[in-house]
Amino acid sequence: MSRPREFDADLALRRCMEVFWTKGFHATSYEDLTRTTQVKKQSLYGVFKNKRELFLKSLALYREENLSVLEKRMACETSPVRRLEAICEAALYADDEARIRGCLIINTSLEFGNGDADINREIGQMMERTEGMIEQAIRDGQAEGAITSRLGSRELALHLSNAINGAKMMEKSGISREEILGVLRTSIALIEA
Amino acid sequence: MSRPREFDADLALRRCMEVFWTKGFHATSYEDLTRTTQVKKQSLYGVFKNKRELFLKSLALYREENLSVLEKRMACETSPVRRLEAICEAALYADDEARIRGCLIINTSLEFGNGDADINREIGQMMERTEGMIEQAIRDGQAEGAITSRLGSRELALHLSNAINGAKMMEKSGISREEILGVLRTSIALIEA
DNA sequence: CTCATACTTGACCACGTGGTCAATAACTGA
DNA sequence: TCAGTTATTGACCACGTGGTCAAGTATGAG
Repeated sequence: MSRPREFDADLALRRCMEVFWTKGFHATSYEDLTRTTQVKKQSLYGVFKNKRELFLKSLALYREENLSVLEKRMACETSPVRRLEAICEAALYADDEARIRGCLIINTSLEFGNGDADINREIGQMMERTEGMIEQAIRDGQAEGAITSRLGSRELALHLSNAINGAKMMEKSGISREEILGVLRTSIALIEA
Repeated sequence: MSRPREFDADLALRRCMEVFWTKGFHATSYEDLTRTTQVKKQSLYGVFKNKRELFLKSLALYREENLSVLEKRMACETSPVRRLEAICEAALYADDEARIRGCLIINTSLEFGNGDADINREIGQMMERTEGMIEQAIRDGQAEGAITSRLGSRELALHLSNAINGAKMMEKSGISREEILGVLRTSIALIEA
């Protein structure tokens, strides 16, 4: 019926996501996107209406991939405290290039403030779901007495989630992974019973 | 000897700082700066070489003002734990407009990553000095038994400083001040003896 | 008063931006 | 084969950017 698309839209989206991740939304130009995807502007345009839509799709892709990695990592661990440690370890990237990029969600949250409703929704989803996972692990830990019951599971979850956000920030400033992980381990150690 | 300057350079710098604070470095244009300062581009240029230098000066101004406020607030408090609380309260802005702007240092750190040496130095100074203040309060607290000695003062200081950074991030996303302060109070409660 | 000096002003510039357009090419159902 | 549909391509556009320039102007030292 019509001429078939010559490029893989999913792959192109992934490449775009990586550029946004590295440079941020405003700083990436169409030139950047066309260069790394090898897809001309108008073709990209045909699939994703404009830069903003492309970015929103990138955010969603990042979120889903990140959360699925997180879920897998947690499923491997049996003890609640180990699960919390696994979340912290998964939150921080291992290779240096990724570490300097930091977390796309955090970067975006800072870049946009709370001005953009669609962006906010995307970020909120990511936060809520990770907070939920943390809270579940904490509840389990409290049930078996490994984690303090002096404070409620939600408060403790917010405390840890906040610490992770701080760590994701620090990640970008070139501090070593071990140093940052040490801070997070302290934050975990403080909530153990 | 020569024609005197017609505008107040310090005041202009303060206004520029506020624009950078609100919009970030890249997003503020010369047009923004000339509009809010009422000083023409070339005149601003005469005092501060270019946008970048102006930004560095703005960062330094922000840092000094922030730290001096922090020091004053701490001096009012006698108990170490209260001093920690004061730091947390001072870290979060009270009026809504400032809250949405967040912290200029954090914003800058995220915007630049660790690419720019001068920027890094500026940020590092701010971080180190606040960390130092926190660590001192913690040492005092440990000495009088109000704060746990299970962990070292430096580790605890990093934990709290990291939590404050996370809070400064959250601040921008429109969450209520009380809610964020609650998280920080948890982080303090966890290190009490 | 004169003149060197530094400030002021608005016009100007090359460049990169996100986005648009029209011509062309490839494919398929009829 | 051919007509209809969609993808591709590169030229194009108006605009905003950081930065520069040259002409004019207020000041105070000599």
